[in-house]
Amino acid sequence: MKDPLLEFPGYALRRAANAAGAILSERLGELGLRQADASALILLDANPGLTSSRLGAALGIQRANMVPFLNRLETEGFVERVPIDGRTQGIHLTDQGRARLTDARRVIETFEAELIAMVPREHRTHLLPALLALWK
Amino acid sequence: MKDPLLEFPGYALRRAANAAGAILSERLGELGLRQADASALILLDANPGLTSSRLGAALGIQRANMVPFLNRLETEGFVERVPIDGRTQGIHLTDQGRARLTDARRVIETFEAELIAMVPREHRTHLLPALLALWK
DNA sequence: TATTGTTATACTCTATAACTATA
DNA sequence: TATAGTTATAGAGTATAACAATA
Repeated sequence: MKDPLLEFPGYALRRAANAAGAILSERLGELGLRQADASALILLDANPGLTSSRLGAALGIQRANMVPFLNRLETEGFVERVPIDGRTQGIHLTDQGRARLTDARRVIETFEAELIAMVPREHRTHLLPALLALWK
Repeated sequence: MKDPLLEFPGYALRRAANAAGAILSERLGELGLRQADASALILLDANPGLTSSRLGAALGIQRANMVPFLNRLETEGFVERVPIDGRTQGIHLTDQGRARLTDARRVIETFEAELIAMVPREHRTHLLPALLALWK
């Protein structure tokens, strides 16, 4: 069967992201985490006290969608909100959040290593810079 | 602000795919098409008479989700179902479907050219083979 | 007046289980 | 018995508009 779609980098990008995302989601799911959860934990660990808006901007999640997102992370005990002034709150990891992050890192680092190993050696070092150029 | 996520190809893959997908979706939307619609039209043009199951397998869409998908394409007059035997139908483009495909191709080819142009020259030829290795 | 956080809502995409009619 | 198509449903992700409280 002919597949003219294979010539399109944009199409391959979408399919590759979906395939990789499905694998990572399944593995993080065993930790009770979604991809965005793990990304948030990593970002908050490196930047304690980020506001919801700034965290959302970094993750590509809109303010309005950050509310139920952070509510869930707070309910599960991974983050806490600490008031900065009357309208702004800094988000901080809890001890439980840091513990779960340790597990998540193991999963992610294994996943990323497997992912890059799937790429033929001659293309391997080009993948990350090429992808970053597409959105950064 | 530190962003440790930028070291992860898997994360960059997801963000790049989302960014690129948002642009393409908006442009195809002006033609009344979604990304999967355009992919289906291209695939059906190259392979007339594909069954729903085989088309879905090629597009990475599950059988159950093909039903409302093809119903919509049929309602909009882009495809028709031609019975093969009592339980199987071949999907074919209509004249209207082929006409819309012509417009979609223009949009997609422009988009793909812009996308690849965003990648620094030294990485450019590596992107497609690297992405195909991740899901093909 | 602009910004932060919020509420409500809706649409798309994807996933699963179960049913039917037919091969 | 296996397969093609279908139905129903639920979960995730994402988008917009509008509001209150505060800077």
